[in-house]
Amino acid sequence: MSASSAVRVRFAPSPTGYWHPGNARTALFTWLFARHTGGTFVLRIEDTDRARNTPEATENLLDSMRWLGMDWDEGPVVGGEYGPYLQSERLPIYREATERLLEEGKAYYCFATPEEVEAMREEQRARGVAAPKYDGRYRDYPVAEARRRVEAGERHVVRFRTEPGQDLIVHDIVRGDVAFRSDDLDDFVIVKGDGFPVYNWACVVDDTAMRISHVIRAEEHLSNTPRQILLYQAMGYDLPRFCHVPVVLNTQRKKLSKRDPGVRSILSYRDDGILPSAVMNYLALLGWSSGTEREFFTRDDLVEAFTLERVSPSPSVFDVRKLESVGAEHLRVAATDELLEMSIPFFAALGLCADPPTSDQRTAMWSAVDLLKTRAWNLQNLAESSVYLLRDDFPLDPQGVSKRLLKHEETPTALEAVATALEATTEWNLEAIEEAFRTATEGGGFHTGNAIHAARMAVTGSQKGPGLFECLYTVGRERVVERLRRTAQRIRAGELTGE
RNA sequence: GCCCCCGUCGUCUAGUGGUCAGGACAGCAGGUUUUCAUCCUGCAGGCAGGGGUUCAAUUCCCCUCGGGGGUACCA
Repeated sequence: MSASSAVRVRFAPSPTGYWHPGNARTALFTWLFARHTGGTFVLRIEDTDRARNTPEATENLLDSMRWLGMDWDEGPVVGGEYGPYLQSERLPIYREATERLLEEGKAYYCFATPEEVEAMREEQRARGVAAPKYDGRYRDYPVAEARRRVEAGERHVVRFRTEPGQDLIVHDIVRGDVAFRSDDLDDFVIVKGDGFPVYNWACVVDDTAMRISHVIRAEEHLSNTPRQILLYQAMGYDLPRFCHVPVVLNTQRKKLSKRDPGVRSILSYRDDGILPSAVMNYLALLGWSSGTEREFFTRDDLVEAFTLERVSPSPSVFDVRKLESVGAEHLRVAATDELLEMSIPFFAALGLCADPPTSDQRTAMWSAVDLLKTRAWNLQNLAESSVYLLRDDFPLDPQGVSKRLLKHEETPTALEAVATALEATTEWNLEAIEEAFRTATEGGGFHTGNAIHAARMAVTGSQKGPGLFECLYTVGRERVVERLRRTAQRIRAGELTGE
């Protein structure tokens, strides 16, 4: 593959607010395409909107991408030979390109104020003009005079001279050819009054300078593309391939936005303890399918299977329930060792272990994770349901107390019989536990089902959970026996109250 | 208003000029289980509407409707 045909793609976010699933999905498709093709993934920060950009937003973005495992080959932090990767640091590059357009008469200075332009449009609307546009009042303004005013420090913008009568075709990978006419465009601004380039201009200059081969971005930019094509042509640049991927919608079928009350940041999913591989898997399913019935993909699977040709053109709705389902699936199949490391912050936050945990705590947490990972949908939830595995003072479900511990008179005796039997087994494994348990209840004339429920309450405090014998096995003989006897005592002493 | 994109179960999607329109999530009903979850089985649910083209349209074309985006000195 020659240098000119090498795949180089970029993700070019503007750092405003936090990073939400819609942004992440577009980044993901771009990243997957780069990794699938063995190309280069560039991260470029489009911070030309000085009023809205914040440094926190950039940090949030970088953290989010790192957490999801989308690594970038060039960009902030890592650098690269086509930097700088912050548009605010590339002003001289835009200035030079703008100067060229100005010299060639393809762009011109305009001194109309924003208010003046708005009034112009307003006036056209009042006259019933179908498509109000900038009227080109500085189009033929004497160049020397314009230069003089600019040099005198007068506030101005630079506008592109749009020639009418041109057909502008966007060859789009997911949408095919999309046709626009230059007649529908006006002489749009390319450099703002503050000297910063507008998105359409910075983007064209940078994508060319950075040798971007495929411009992959959200569909909302499709309508901007004809303007960009005009700019590419004016500069004599080669066109990249374009690929406009569908946007992600909320349940009201509106575009996901940072102002959307129902939308959460990517990092909030991390804070819930959903696995990053699950979030990536779910996001990939929004607007892409493998063409098979397969829906479970690891990160590597996705890299292997992803192609732009299988990206759908239609927008999709973000469905939290499916995310949770995918999250649970990834948790179920994950290796316990791996999960343990990710779980520690969640255990620590609940006060269930020290940070860093002791060696005993690690052992206990490993067992807890191994026991509970098939029934949790995130690590937060997993940690919350493992209190009884890590501490002896766990809460008792009051309803369970009434229903499982206080209802039958024989319960304390049955618990003691079970305790004695379990204490005496030679082996401590599932089979031995179950056998000892059943022998003790059946032999003692106790109702086995009731005893099982009572033992669960005594040992875990809950009516729910994994199979009882698994719970007993994981909690450990000594603690099981202690809990059974203590609960029996407390029942007799009338210390327990249900609801 | 004008320009552009999109339209298969509630949601994510597969799909073809002739298919019983397939799967997943969610829902519902059973089963398994000592409980909950998992798991298994089953049920319900869709080609937005109207015109064409065609022997035959969910599929191709047009219109309407609906949704989205652009029309900024936001990106």
